[in-house]
Amino acid sequence: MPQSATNQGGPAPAGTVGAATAVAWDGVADLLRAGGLRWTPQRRTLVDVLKEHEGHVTATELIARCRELDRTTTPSTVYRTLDVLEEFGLVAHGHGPDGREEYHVLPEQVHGHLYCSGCGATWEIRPETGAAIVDALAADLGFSVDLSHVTISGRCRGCHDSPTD
Amino acid sequence: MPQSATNQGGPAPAGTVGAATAVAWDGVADLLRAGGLRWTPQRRTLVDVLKEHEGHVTATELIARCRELDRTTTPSTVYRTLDVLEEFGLVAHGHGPDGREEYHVLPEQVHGHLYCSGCGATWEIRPETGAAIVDALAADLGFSVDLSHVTISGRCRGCHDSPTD
DNA sequence: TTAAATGCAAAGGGTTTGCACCGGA
DNA sequence: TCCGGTGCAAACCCTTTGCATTTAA
Repeated sequence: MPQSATNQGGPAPAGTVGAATAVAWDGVADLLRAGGLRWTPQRRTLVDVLKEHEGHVTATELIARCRELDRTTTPSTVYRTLDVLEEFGLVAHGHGPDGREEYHVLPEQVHGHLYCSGCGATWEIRPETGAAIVDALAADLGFSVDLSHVTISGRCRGCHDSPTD
Repeated sequence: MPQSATNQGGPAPAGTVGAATAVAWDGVADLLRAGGLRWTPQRRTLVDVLKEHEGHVTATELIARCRELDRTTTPSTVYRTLDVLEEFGLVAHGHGPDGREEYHVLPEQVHGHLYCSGCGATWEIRPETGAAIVDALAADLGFSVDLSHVTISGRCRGCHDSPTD
């Protein structure tokens, strides 16, 4: 678990993860190796599959696709590799409408905004959260959300208890 | 399974479900009976628990809480009762950040809108979908979304393939 | 009385983990 | 050589289902 490439707490990942996104999939092998990890045939297969799914996919779909390319693919390896890729910011996982694990490939830095009607402040919607919104609406009416145009109003944590409406 | 109180296909449930929401929990017993269903001690226990959670809860939490009030509570009964309540629009289920079943108590009829930048049409965001958005943002920054003020732009299913942007 | 509801227990599906062996670097 | 990865299988968690029994209406 290379903590160097992990970003959990902060609002918006930028430097490290951004660089990884820049080299996209072409540099995955080197990226992993740079972190002391290894580039294996199984991981290559998964990345090949991920290349095909620029949007979002369920773990089950990924496993099935991998099996088409390599019949010896096992679920555990896929899940473990996805964990690794997630630590490098190459995928992000959430949950679809049916509750299954859903992975977002190469999460874009495009994000929506939150506007607090209490204090007027704005926040960025984190990629994973934005993806959840996109998914919810895609499942609803097959609607393709333009995340960059999304601004949702409401009340931030701080203003939540003070109804200065 | 009383189809009379179920609304699945249409855009926005109104009459039937709205009436149910109006009487809130006070009329659940009669509401069920009116549908040919029965009011049992187990259902009463669950409703008592639901009264405490005006927001959203996981099925597991509900089961645990029910057990505190009635040690003989069994998961299957809770799940089945939740299904029934959902048919009456008293709860709506989705999935939380961890992928577990999450139930939204007394889902409001307040809803957001979708705007298609392709054809200019608008749609209502269904309650369950809106709930998913609310949850996602609550999990993100503890942000309380004002669904009635939400309008998300993007492309509807029909305009999805014709990039007239 | 009668059909709905319960409780139990077992099945089910997706995800995770332990452990011995394999194989990149 | 060495430590990370893999594969297998069993474990897990939550949720669903079948069936005999109970019970609300």
